[in-house]
Amino acid sequence: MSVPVLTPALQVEGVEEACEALRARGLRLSAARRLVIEALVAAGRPVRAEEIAGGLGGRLPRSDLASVYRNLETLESHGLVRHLHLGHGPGLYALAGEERELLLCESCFRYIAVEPDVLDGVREALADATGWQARFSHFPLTGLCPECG
Amino acid sequence: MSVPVLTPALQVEGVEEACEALRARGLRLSAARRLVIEALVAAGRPVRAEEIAGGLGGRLPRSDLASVYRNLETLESHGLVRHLHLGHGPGLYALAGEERELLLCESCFRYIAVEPDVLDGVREALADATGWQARFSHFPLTGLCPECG
DNA sequence: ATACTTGCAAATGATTTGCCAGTGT
DNA sequence: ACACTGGCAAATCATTTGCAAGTAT
Repeated sequence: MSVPVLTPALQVEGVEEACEALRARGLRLSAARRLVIEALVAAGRPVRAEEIAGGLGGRLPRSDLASVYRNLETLESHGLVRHLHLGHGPGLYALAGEERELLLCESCFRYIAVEPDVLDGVREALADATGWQARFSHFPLTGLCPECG
Repeated sequence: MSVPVLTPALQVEGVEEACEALRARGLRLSAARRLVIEALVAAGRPVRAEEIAGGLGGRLPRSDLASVYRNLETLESHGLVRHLHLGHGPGLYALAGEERELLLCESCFRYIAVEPDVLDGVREALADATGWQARFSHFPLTGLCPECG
């Protein structure tokens, strides 16, 4: 049981860069592992492990689901991948990169991602009231969006 | 797929009061249903469905897990029960009552519950910055607690 | 009487594990 | 070579569903 959220994230943008970072950490670059990275880059949004194994619905070769999970875990433990949760439903995976804060509406279930500085005031108010440091990039901040409020 | 979080919660404290509220809503009071209520009251904290079915480890008679889930869903849809999530792991159920805001530490995985007014400043800052209304009684606010920060 | 519930079995969805053959370095 | 990784099957965990038999009102 790891604490992937707290793993320092790398700033990874493309396939080659990610593969490079991977080898730099002494990890092997297998075909299946490269496919996971390609899928995350191609998707451009957080995706389920099953979508990766399914080759993003035909865009990429399909691969074994168990291996996908294992590779996601490996990549995550090395800071190359992160995963997050949007309410109920399966975990979602993305290449590590700039971590934006997530806001999930518990009425319409849509979510938005904002730059961290947007929530500076929130973080400050929370720290003043409770001493906690808020982080909304793994588990989103939940509430009602302006339309549903 | 319901949106239980938004169901107006009743203020239910004890077994008899809950049974009363249940009948007032035209629901039948079966033995299995009463056991669910008794388990929630006896536990005094959010519990997993399996704990209820297991009779809280011997304190109460055990019952069928599928029925427990069905009854929790029924009770929740009538505002008598609510469920929440504390990070990864199974959903937790509690009698509806005063809803306190939950703060989960993503490092040590402990959580605290605070009175809603403690977070008034946080809510205000969030509304100012994004127009969202924060709610942390179903999905907790996540971050680092003072010890882990 | 009859619509609602139960209990058991089986299905589902997400994720993990065991194992042995295959492969990256 | 040799440790690491892949693929496949099977296990696990949380939850849901089908259905015949039982029960609350």
